[in-house]
Amino acid sequence: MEFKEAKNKFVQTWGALGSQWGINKTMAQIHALLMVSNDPISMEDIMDELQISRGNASMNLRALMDWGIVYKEYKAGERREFFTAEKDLDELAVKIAKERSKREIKPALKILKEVSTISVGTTLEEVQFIDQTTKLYDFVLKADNMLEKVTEFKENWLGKLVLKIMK
Amino acid sequence: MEFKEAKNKFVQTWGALGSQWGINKTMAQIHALLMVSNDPISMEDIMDELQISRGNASMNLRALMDWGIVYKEYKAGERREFFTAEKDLDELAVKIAKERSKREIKPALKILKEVSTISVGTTLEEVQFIDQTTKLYDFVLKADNMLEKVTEFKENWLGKLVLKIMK
DNA sequence: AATTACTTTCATTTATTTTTGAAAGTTCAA
DNA sequence: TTGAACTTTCAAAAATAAATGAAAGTAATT
Repeated sequence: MEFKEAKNKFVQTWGALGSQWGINKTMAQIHALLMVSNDPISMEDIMDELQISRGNASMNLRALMDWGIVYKEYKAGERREFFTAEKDLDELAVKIAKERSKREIKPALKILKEVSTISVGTTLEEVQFIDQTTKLYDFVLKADNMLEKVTEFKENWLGKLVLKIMK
Repeated sequence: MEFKEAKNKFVQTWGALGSQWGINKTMAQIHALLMVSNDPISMEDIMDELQISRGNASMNLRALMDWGIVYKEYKAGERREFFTAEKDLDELAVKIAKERSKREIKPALKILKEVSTISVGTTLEEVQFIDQTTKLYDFVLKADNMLEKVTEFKENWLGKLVLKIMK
């Protein structure tokens, strides 16, 4: 396998993976492309390499920047904007974890709390509902707290965590 | 908020959450419905409660069983099939983690290994590619191993893990 | 203040995913 | 072996999500 082929395979795979994760294909592909490029890339080049339209590139770059995992860069004497990806993997994981917690876990917790604290009668069905949603709330809350703790390690948290768990 | 409303809210929310996670809405809703029901439910009742077609119910129940988080049950003297969800949350999390590892992480690792071990020239671009994909491979491998370790704790792994990390 | 070099927006189109429902399949009982 | 009770399959339809591209926007340059 030669370089160009490998790069393409990587970008394609990352894109396919993204869609399994609720992130759209193009967004994941752009990210992949930036991840393996040493230099900042212009929008034109991204469009070119991924064969996508200007609008598509613009919107997905914006989304990646909203996630805080891609940055704009300006080059002296260039009017165009260039883009780079967060390449530090610990940092990347922390940002993704935080964003997902904010967007998905926190709202879910809110609903779980709401529905698990209603006052109900004594039918088996109702009691079971409260019981199960309460357990779910506790579980998700614990998981979210853990995520927060983990991201506080700041540096090489994954490595440290693996060590802790192994022991 | 009364019981029926709460139950509905829970099912809807879980469904919406599912779609952010690459699981389809109906699948997540069926799972939610089964999660908070003490008794096994027939396909007819699921169709009824979620207002979905027979085909849809059948296919998504099958998918949930493939994930190993919903089971078929037979009632004596009943020809119909009934369904229940895995209600133990530790068990549920372990099953989901294992399935996702198998479906997503393992294939990604395979590709990462492939592309990170090609032999290339010495251009900065090529060296950077190998470097970054190798790091990615190591990171994902470590994360996957951690997931495996965690699921080996068997019981109340999340609780134990939280304790370990807090210290 | 007009032109050039770019980026963003968004209505429309295109592609993808999900759902439907009827036909085919299965299983049991008479 | 026929029919009743149920489940699965799958082609077509519907719903949803993503991509396009041209017009509008922005900002630097002449």
